[in-house]
Amino acid sequence: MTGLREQKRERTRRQLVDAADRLFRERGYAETTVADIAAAAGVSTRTAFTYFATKDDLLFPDADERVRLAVDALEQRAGDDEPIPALLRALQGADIAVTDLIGDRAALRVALVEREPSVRGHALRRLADAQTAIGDALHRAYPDRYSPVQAAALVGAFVGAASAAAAAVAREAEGMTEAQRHAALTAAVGDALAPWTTERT
Amino acid sequence: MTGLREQKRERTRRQLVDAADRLFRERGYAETTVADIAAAAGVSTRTAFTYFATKDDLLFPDADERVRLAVDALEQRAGDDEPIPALLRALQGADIAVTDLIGDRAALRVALVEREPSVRGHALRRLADAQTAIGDALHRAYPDRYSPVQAAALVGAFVGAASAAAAAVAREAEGMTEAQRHAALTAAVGDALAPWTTERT
DNA sequence: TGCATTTCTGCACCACATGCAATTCGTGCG
DNA sequence: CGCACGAATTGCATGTGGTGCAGAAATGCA
Repeated sequence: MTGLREQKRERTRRQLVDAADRLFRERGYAETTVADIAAAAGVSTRTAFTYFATKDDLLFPDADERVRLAVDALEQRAGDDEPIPALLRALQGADIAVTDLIGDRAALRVALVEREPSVRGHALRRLADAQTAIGDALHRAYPDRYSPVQAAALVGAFVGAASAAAAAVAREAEGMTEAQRHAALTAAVGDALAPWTTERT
Repeated sequence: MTGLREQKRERTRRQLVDAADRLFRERGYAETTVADIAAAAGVSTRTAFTYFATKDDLLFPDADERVRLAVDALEQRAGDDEPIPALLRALQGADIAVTDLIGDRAALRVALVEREPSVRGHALRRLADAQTAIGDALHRAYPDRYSPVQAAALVGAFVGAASAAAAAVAREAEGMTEAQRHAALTAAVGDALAPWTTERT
């Protein structure tokens, strides 16, 4: 029962995101005003702000969805698995912000996260929020193994290692294919987390 | 040879920070304008912006200094020590942003980091910058033991664990003394990093 | 078609932030 | 001591992000 209203809403939302994406590429982020984006999407400036609360939000249209997926995945794994692999799998589905290296949109995001302070702050905020959400989920999934503080610390270590590695990989891997990047990232994270899963060589 | 000019500059800088601190407490962050702070410090609004580029900066007047100290400490330790304890000591001197739990100013900062999105982004940005700076320093200090990616991942894990633990401790430890908080924080971080330093129990 | 409700829009408004030119103020020199 | 140079301060204009509000338009429903 998708009403006309709902369809239209989804349509203008996409138009806004697409217009923002295009204009950011053409003119740069700082040089593009929200009014420009709204005009390009055929909508008033005021309306653009009802769809996306801030200019930065136009760059992260679907982040909440991803975190929710990761938390769900982690909670389903629950007890029938070791926590670290479960985390790995959960986070693979939730590569937000710095960790997100796939697709064209992501490339633009990564570039802007480095250049624009406001976007950088926005992305880091999302990452931190995701981190605490996943930490809580981990504690709920393995209540007797991890206290809230321990869970938070473990997820913090994991996310910290992952995003640091992702940033380093992104910096040094200009011409790589998507698959190669993913492999390098996974290898680096696995390497950093080796002490948790295996014996030190 | 501290000229009158230098003295005055340092004095108004302090007045700005103090006025901001006081007004933020009295009226709240969002309700205080930079113009208010400037007026309270006896200076024009325009001048306030030459001392601090953004409103958020008024809350973190000395962060750069701390990072520099931590990097220096890490580089001096260089080869004559194990990296993890060196990191621990270096980071103890550089408890920025979320990790910073000591003193009145810090309490205000922690509260605002949780409440105000803009401040939150600002603090996280500083933390991330510090993280990469320390990662680079670690790689330079132990070149054959850690590649740039490995160093970044290790520091990322460390900082991630530390700030996650700090946030959890701050959340749950309302009536603790400063010493108790420090102990709880150190214990949590040590616990999270145990796999790197000792055998798993 | 006609009514109720949601959505869009224009308008006024405020605060953050920056650039520029005029002015004031500290500093060093003759 | 006074003067000239450079640095800091200031006011002013401007642009942009973001919000509240009230009326107009579009949509769902009978």
